[in-house]
Amino acid sequence: MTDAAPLTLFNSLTRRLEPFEPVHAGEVRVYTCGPTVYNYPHIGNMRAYVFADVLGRTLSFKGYRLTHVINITDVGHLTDDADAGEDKMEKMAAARKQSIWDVAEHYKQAYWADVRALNIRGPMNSGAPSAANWTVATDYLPQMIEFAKSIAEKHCYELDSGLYFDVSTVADYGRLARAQTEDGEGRIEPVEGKRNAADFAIWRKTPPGETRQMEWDSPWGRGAPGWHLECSVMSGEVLGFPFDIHTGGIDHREIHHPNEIAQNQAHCCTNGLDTPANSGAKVWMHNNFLVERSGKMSKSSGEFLRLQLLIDKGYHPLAYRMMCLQAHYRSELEFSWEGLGAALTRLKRLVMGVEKLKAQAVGKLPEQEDVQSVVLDQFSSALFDDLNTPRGLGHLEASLNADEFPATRYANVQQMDSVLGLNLLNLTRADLRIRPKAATITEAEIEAILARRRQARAAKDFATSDALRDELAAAGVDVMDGDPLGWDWKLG
RNA sequence: GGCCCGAUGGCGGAGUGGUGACGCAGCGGACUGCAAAUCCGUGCACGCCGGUUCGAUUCCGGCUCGGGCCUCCA
Repeated sequence: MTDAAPLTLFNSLTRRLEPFEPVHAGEVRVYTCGPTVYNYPHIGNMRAYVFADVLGRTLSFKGYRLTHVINITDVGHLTDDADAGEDKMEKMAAARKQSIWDVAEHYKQAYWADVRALNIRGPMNSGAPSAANWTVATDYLPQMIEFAKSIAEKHCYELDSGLYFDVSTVADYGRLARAQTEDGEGRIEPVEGKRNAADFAIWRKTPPGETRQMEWDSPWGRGAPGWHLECSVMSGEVLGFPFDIHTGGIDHREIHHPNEIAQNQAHCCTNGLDTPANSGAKVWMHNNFLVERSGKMSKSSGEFLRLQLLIDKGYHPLAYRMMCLQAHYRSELEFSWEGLGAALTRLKRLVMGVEKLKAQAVGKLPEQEDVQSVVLDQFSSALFDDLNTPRGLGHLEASLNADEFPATRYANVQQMDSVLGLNLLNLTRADLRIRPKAATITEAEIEAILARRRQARAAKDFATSDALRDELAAAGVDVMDGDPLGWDWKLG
């Protein structure tokens, strides 16, 4: 769409803003570390995918053909250190008394429901949505074993518990994390026999006498892959090394991604694809956390914030997307219900503004192809400046009342929303009225009371009118006479 | 103990070597029987101490406070 302004992205590898140059002209290949489907995602998890979505949409907006892969981790993710921990999937399966495969399916569907609710585009294949690009770890076991075999001799060693990667065999290990070579006073027990504290499992052997629900045969015995392996394998398999951008939460910058890079270096070296400095992806991008007063969101604390909880309280899920968009992806974002309410109000007013503009613009779409829009350029500059969505939002709002033809403004909104993904062209004010789970009164009852109130008002019986309004207020309903909607739910 | 990051108005959150976006809340106005919703307008901030500079919120150093990572985590 707009190719005048250059796209600049922050690369965690160099900790710098860099002009983006695709590996292959005209197209971009992106890999996003997806969820481990052992539990429901909380809204903090989902921030990562809103971020990856905005990145993908920005690349599309820039005119690139996009191939975007998001993985689903259904094996290998441990609750603890490489050797001692339980597999998260196995643990939850035991807790739910279900097969591990059923657990994976259940939480995968839950994750996808959130993805849809947040208007996150699915994986893309050269610009078109492609279900195939949801890569599921257990679909790639043969490839993982092949990958491990390719690096085993030069870069790995075997212990009783599994096959380990020797991080000293690759150049500049941990540069992504800016880790020190000397380990300080760690708080974890080192695994017996590991050559370096940072060495990690490539393959975890099933302990003698045990049987796991998920286990496979390998040259290193029956067992399961280490969880760093899958991302190297799937990204390389689907996108080819080197590809353009690898994204994930900022926590991955310290352990998971450095290990992935080490594997990629070993693999690429072995296969003569690149120099030892090859990291698999040229650009590594990490989104910061959603935090709340009590600190980082935690699943282990039992209760955690799910998107469904927000919806149950009457917040439209896109209000949460709005909340994410209001902050830069590299900044921590403070969650509060007040903040979410603010985002919902902002979204509501924006939707109303677009509805109004749409009415003005309808049937007048042709004549402004040649108009160079200042606001659209400003918007582009903001987004191309390392995805500055907070600034972009401001330009979007300004564009509603810009000194331009309605049809031009409407076309611009369409462009901008293709990047921000708030679904502004289809969303209506009424869509944002979400019935809280705790509501007891029905919509029909509300309408009936409102009808009686209209009669009372027509008769200038304001005592009755106000009493009915109080009745509705007590039932969690706000009456809004001057508003086309007429009423709305109070937020829970 | 080691590494790293942050500190902007009531809240959230951009940005900048020289008038400090934007949103929500607040306040004023329009509308309303009164409210609410909506629309218009508007007040309020750069943690502390030094340094560099004609000039610092922005650059440098120190301090204080807060947070993250070093263990699974978006």
